[in-house]
Amino acid sequence: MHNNTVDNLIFGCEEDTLEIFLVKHGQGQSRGKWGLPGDWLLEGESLENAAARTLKERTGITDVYLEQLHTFSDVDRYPDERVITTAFFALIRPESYKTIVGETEMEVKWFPINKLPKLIFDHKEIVEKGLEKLKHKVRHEPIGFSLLPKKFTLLQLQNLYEAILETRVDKPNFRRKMKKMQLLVPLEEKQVGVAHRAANLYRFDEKVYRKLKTKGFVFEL
Amino acid sequence: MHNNTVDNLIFGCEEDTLEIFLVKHGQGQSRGKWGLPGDWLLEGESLENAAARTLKERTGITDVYLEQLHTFSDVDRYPDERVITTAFFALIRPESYKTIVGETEMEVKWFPINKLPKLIFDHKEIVEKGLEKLKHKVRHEPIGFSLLPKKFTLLQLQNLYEAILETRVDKPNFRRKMKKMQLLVPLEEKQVGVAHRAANLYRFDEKVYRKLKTKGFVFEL
DNA sequence: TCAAAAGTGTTAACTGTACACCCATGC
DNA sequence: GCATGGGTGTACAGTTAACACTTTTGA
Repeated sequence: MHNNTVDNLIFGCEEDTLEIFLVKHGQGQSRGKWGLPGDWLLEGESLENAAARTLKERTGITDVYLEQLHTFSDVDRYPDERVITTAFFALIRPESYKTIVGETEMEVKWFPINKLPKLIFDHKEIVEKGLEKLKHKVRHEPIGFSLLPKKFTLLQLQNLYEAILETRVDKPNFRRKMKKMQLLVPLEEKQVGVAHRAANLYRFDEKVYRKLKTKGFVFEL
Repeated sequence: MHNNTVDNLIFGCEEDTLEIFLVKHGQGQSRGKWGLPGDWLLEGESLENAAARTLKERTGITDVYLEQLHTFSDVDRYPDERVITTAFFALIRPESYKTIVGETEMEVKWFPINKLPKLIFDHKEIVEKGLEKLKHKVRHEPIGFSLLPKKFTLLQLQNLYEAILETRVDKPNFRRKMKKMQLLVPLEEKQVGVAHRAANLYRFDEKVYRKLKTKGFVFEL
């Protein structure tokens, strides 16, 4: 018999920076230290349920891309007793940032991915595993869109990819590639309040993607 | 507090056919039914340890590609009590087939992937998830080699890919692509006893792959 | 007018794909 | 000789990568 928990690795994107959501523990021996938001697995729920419940309790967010990442089970990963944790990763839009209602007894904060504080237990390892998966997945599936606002410009999209993959890409070629996939719907709407030519806004077309996928289409880069 | 188990999804390849290794349960309410070889997680071991231990106990095999697949936690996936299982997947070579020492009270057998018997619990779901992962992984990482004998011909390799991906590929183009990656070492050795021109044998060069990977090389198809 | 980013066009190099073909071997 | 698979060559189409260029806008 063992103790099982879930931990959520929540990615967000603000100002072309990839960020993750952390909570500062308010009690126990990890008091005052930052870690991933997590909770115990309850009797009547699956790990997936528990992850979604935890996300909702801690942030108020309900409708997101949430996927199982890995189960961490080293015998001594947790002090004193043995705890097995299943990590999930979630991608959320900037619009959701403001919906977050802080916990009563926990401080919560977004951290840029390259400015993380020291984390409790093996949470650093979890973050690294998640980052690796994100980098891989973002190239082979159109999940990057889940980190952007519903309406976005091609440059925002490009910046996001550059932030996640830590590379630079050629603007004209990137635009062409994206447009050719037919997954972006150009909106009758432009950026406002920018000190340069306003860019067209686009949205991701989930339906078209699902349709293409059944025909064997695979998203790449 | 919950019960945790591991289940191993063991892939093999015999005569151009992808197969998985199953055991027939000898006791309990699942007696007489086929399922994945698994066991309880013990106190002093990680899930990875448990999976390797189970593999060794059931087949005698120790040195294989073994990776965590997914953790299955539906509340009613197991009859009577709640059991959470973490599935692993393993790829083994034909040479290892003969090392398998049957259990005293369990019948064991390899099944071609498209001729599986009815499986206990949610093991069918586990197999499907594993197959999906195998199909994906085999295209993006050179793990297919782990299913072949140490020395293999290019046609064997091609047949393997065709079996896993359920497609046909052009022979000349496949050969060229593989050779260009520099991951195959041609051996001073040929097939024997075949009723046609003997093919050259190759082995996979793990070292070169690791070296190339650090330089940003990514295996594709 | 300038800076900043939007957006278009044009090349050359490289890859993927299809298919024609010759080679070696056992029966 | 013929069936079977080993193995090479080639040529076109399509894609990628690099970069020069014009356009629009607010300050």
